[in-house]
Amino acid sequence: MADYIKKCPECGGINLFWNKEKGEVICKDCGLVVEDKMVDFGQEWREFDAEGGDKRRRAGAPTTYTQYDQGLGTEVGGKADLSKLGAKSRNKFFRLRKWQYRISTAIERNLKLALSELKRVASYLKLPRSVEEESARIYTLAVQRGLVRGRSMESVVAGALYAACRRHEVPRTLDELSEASGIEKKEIGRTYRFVTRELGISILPSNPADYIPRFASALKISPEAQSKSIEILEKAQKEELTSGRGPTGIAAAALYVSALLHGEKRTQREVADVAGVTEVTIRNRYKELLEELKLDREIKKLKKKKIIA
DNA sequence: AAGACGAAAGTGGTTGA
DNA sequence: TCAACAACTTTCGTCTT
Repeated sequence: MADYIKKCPECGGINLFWNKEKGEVICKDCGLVVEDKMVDFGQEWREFDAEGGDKRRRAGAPTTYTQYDQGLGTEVGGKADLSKLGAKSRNKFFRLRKWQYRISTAIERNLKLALSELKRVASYLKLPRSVEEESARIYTLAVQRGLVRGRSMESVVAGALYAACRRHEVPRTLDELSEASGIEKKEIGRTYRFVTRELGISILPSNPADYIPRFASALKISPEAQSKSIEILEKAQKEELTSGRGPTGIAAAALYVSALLHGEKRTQREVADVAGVTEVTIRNRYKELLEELKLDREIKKLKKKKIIA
């Protein structure tokens, strides 16, 4: 893997903290998420179309242990030096190889292909290994149950990854998954729901607070304001403002308010872009937060003190 | 001129008959 | 299977800074 960033590019601090669970490197001084999707393995990640993709894709993820046969498979004739074999053994060798080809079932071939795609997407999103393993497991189960039939392999891979992210509380938005995999958002959502239902995988509704660190760092919001936004989220959950709403919208609104309260104002548009929702949604959540949590008083106070505009 | 606000109409998904 | 429904988006006009 390429050399790691030793200093925070933002504040120059060396107090970097690697949160392996969430696949993020965080600067403890300024709160910036330093290494989030900042890898470049110098390979061609783009998919050109469903057909050409398999041929043009140059490589899977650099290294990983998630292999289709758990690394236990045998490939006949990988490195054998054929010239050293007599005619008889050579025949035997070819027969064996042909045989092996026949018994490698559709499932195995599918898995081999799918897992390399999975690794590619996972590494693009910098997902931790645990999530990658989990999604590989989910995908394998899906194939064994014949759930891939009628769906594109790539979309099931994306769905499995999304499910694994949710289970491990390392949320990535559908938009991010979509960008990384080249599959449409709704398609991912659909296969995700289908696969989890068919496999009986229960997923907790994702927690808005899980999105805060990434959104905040993208917006360069101070750690203090971040904690504030998490407080706000907790209160909001008590008031039952969160159920039924999109978690990203709520996280975005909480972040918007706390930035405001800390004199680090960001425009609704900026926050909306990072969170992948519209300004309107932020406004609606924001309004609810003000009403229910009596935050408007705090804002008025700050206005008097001229801390904020 | 840019940002915030809100109304109105449209979209995609869920739910319940 | 269809219609009602809630959440969210898009679009657009108005107000504020």
